[in-house]
Amino acid sequence: MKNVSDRHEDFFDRVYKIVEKIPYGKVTTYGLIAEKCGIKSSARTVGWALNKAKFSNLPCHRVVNRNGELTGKLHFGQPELMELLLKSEGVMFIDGRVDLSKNLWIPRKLS
DNA sequence: TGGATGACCTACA
DNA sequence: CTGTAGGCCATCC
Repeated sequence: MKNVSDRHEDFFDRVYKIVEKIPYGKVTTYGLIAEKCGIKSSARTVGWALNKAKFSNLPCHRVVNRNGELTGKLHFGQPELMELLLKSEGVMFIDGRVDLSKNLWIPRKLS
């Protein structure tokens, strides 16, 4: 069996691998990532992983909640940064939220 | 070991 | 729309 540290690396690694693959100009959701990680019942933990990864080079600004709201913007240092980055990538906003119907990217399941 | 925390989700009033 | 409530799971202390 795996050690706790191994499990933690493994879990974070899954989230990283998915977030890392989010294409330019697209966004995905915590729940979707969680689902592809096999922990669909806990999208929260995905946010936790991103919290640890916010100092990494991951495009965590492309991860929004199920409603298309930028719930994690407060963790970017500057609240407006997240929306700015997305807009600069061509992501369309509707009433302060991401237009998921046009910009949603569904990650592929990890093998 | 167990409670508290969290960048969530769903359901309901 | 807002607020409340429950659940889910990894991590922290």
